[in-house]
Amino acid sequence: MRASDKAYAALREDIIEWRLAPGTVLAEVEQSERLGISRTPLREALSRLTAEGLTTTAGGRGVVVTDISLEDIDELFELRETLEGKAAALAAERGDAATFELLQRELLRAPELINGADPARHDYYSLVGRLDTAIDAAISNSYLAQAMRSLRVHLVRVRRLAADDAKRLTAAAAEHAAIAEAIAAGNPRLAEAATTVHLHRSLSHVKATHVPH
Amino acid sequence: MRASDKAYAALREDIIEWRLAPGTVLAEVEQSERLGISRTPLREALSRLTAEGLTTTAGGRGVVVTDISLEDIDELFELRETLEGKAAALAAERGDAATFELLQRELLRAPELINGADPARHDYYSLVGRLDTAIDAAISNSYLAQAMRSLRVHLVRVRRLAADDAKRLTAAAAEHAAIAEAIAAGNPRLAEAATTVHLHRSLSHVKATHVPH
DNA sequence: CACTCGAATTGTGTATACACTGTTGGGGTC
DNA sequence: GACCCCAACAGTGTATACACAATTCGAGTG
Repeated sequence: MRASDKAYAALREDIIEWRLAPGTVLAEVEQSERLGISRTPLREALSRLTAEGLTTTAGGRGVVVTDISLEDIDELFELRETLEGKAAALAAERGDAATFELLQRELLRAPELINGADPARHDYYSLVGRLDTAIDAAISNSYLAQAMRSLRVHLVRVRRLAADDAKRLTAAAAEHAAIAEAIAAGNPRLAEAATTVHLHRSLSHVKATHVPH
Repeated sequence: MRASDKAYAALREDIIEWRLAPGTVLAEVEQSERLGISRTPLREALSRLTAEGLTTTAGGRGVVVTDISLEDIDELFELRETLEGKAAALAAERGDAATFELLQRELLRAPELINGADPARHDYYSLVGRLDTAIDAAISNSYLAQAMRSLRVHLVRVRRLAADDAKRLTAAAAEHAAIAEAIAAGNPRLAEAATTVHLHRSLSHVKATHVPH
């Protein structure tokens, strides 16, 4: 693994997990020493982060971690609704029914993972991730998939702002199952509607349980 | 101006204008010598181009100029319809009517620029660019605006594939005027519909007059 | 005591040297 | 004659040194 990849992954994790707060200046020498690499690969990593929008160049005074405010959340979900709604509709048109039927059945059993004696939330998150991946593959549109990938980076940051309690996760699982069902049924409009519903509930939850860092 | 900015702008121009054909390998030493700079800023420029999708890293064998095929055109317009349709609708909701009324009037006079004795096509293109800019500003959603900007880079490449004859440009100006009118009227659904119509006609024209490079 | 000018320091931008990996060409062997 | 192995090379990945710009701290003066 290249040193620049390592630095990129480490910094990205630190930003997404809010270990590096918005506004933090990432000085090149400081970070390169912290990560045990030279400035050259670090600069490439910072360049990639800036391209993704996780950092911005502060005019000669290094790069700073981008802030995410409440207005940003509204904007993010506005774009998300547009992209994921379209993606769900396309998946319903082009996707393989069996794949999404299987995902639906698994999602309907998800409450066991969330509310069980030993909450296996990681399994639940990976299940939702598989739904995203399945949709990405079904739409067969690399540009749309790319746009959604770049959007999800910011969404993960936002998600960390909210308390993902068991109650909300259980409801979200049902909403995801509804999306999978609509895609499996080959119903584009229903799939888009189910996605809209899910995103609006998700946004409401984030705003309701928002905890400032 | 930094050397990396210069290299980025130069390479980007070369790719968009098809002076660097898809599949061309951009060797670091070769390009750095051609542009008269060192490898370090060139690498940053290549990094930015790759992030934009104009180039891809070919696994240790340098970066190559991304190909744009006919399927890519369909995918691009699919995403474009989604994003610009939403943007037009949002602009109709949030935009300033006077701004778009002015643009509409100018667009209705655009045939003079296109068909005049001394075709001032540059003025026409800048007028369309002003419409894009006005929509970007009206939506007040930086994430959506960013997604559209990254998309337009690829669209300019595609546009170079088509012959933009005076007939098509005249029709396109009327379609743009219809979009501006709908936004000025504050009618989101009409604005989205007008955008959809324009994009479909534009796609048909590109595919009909497509000339392989 | 406050304000201004200057120097030092910190930090980015660039160049270059070195290391390592992947590839390609040639020679040898089966 | 074909295939395999080794060596040379081309090219990327990384480190470091140097140049320049900006900011900040301190000292001197009004």
